[in-house]
Amino acid sequence: MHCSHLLHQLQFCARRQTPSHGKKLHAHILKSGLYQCGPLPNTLLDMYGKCGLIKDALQVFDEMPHRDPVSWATLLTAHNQAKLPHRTLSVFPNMFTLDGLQPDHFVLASLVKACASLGATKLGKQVHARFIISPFCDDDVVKSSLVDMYAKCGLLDSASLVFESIYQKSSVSLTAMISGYARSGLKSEAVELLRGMSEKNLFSWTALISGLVQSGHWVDGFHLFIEMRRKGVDIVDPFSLSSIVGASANLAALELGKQVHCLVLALGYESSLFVSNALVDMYAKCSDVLAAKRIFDTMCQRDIVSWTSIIVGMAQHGRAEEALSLYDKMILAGLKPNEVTFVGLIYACSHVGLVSKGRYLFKSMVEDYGLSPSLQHYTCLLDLYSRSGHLEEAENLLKAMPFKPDEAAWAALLSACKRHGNTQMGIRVANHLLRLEPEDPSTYILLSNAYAGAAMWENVSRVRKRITVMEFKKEPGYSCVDLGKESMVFCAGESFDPMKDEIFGLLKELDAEMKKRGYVPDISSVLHDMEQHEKERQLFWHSERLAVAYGLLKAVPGTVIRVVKNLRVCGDCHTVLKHICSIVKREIIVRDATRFHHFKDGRCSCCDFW
DNA sequence: CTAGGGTTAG
Repeated sequence: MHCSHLLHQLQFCARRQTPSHGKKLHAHILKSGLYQCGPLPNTLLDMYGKCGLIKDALQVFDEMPHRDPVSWATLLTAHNQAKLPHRTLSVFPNMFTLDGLQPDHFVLASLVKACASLGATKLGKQVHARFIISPFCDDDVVKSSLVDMYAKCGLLDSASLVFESIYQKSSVSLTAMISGYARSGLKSEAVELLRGMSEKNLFSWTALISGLVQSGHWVDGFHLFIEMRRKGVDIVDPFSLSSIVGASANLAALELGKQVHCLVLALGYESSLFVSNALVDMYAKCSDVLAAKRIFDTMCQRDIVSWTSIIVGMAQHGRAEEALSLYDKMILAGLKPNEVTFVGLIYACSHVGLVSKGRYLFKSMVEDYGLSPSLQHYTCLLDLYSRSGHLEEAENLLKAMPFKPDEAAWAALLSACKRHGNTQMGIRVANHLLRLEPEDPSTYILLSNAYAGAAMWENVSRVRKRITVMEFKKEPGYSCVDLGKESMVFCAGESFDPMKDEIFGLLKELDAEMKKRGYVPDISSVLHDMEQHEKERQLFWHSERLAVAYGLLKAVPGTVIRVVKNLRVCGDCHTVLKHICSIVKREIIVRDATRFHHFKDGRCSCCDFW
């Protein structure tokens, strides 16, 4: 075989990622003595790198007779490709110490890319400085990678400065800049750049859509996705689809999510790991956790994200046993859990009060898997101790943990003190909390109730003064009920809805039946200072009740009522919904700001902890 | 012969 023919064969293997054929070629090259032939060693190195065989790549590199800057660039790219950016940066200095070579623009671009994926701002700036004083300082490819690096590090000003210096703005540099703007939430800047592109491609559209979705502009992401479809852009890879599935998950819009799922099937991407992982998460977040499980079960390959998604989904829906048994299956399948998996697991334990299991998992995370717990892990564990009445252990953990506990952590303990009747600790915790100058109005309700319980009236009035200020800051509550073809949003308070009278009538009727069953309104969560009956009136018009009533009036009989609320469900509404589900014999699912509530047969999946 | 941009879980 000829040298140039072998070269083409190797390049083909690299593109197709078929290392088995590549290895045969390698053997052939060694046998035929063509190893010294021009670019063959570098191409061989590149083939192993592109096929993800970093060890073989390193071996070829070490045994190379002559190494030139191309060899080094190829080796560094191989490390980037293998997701070892740290190694890229640590191997680089050997280029002069071993071979006395200076980096060229190919090497510089690889270094910048490594800095970008590590978020290494300081090193990135050093590489930038090297680039400026190098003979390649006009190279647009390196500049594109610098734009991307600065954008990923959150330094948008630096990114756009480099971007402006690019003479011929290629679609790659434009895409890097669009992605940077979109991810930082600079919507109009990102959209304008795309609009100005003469040849928009799938990459640039995807950069914009996924960036908007990542920065929380889910509806805008959808509009642009629809526009991209209308423009007839061929969706030849799964990237934009996984983003848009994620957008439906965050919008908690089940019907929309189902439509996106249909599109995924129509375009033939159901076997893409990224897409099916996103679908599992979407169904769980859209309150249909059984559909999430069905997707999970039918996946032909599963990675740690798939397992974690379903574990977290089960945990959020109060299905702790299923979450924990899925974890056992995951370990049997040979997967290694990560930080996110443990958040889901400890969260699952706190739902059902599995204290020793939670404590064991926390320990196992550190000792068996070498992971370091974050504030979130401590908060979950704290929540578990508090809810289950292990107040001393909770307070000790709060003091001993290596993070400064935040408002939510203290508030969780305070509400547990109230629930378990520990007034003394309650006061201690309340004093800590008050010094933090809380931001959340519901924290003040907790504080006020704690001080009132201990008859500390001076403190009560101090807290109530702050509440008056808070009232203006409080985000208005709203709930959305999903009826399949339509959905309806309700705000708290008396509405001007055309169905108002019917909704009022139904709620009044249900109220009478509930009172017969022993329901007494719990007004302790009403912020405003007013008379008892006025407070009860306020509760009566909470948005989740209006949404549920509307659902009962309009939804197909026997179907599940699905409601999404922006704030947390208050204690009284929680009691009311438990009554309603058993009176009307319907399942009601409410997704609130923190978790899911499945109301069925007079009970809730959250076990009344939320 | 070698380099740059877009996807999933808390």
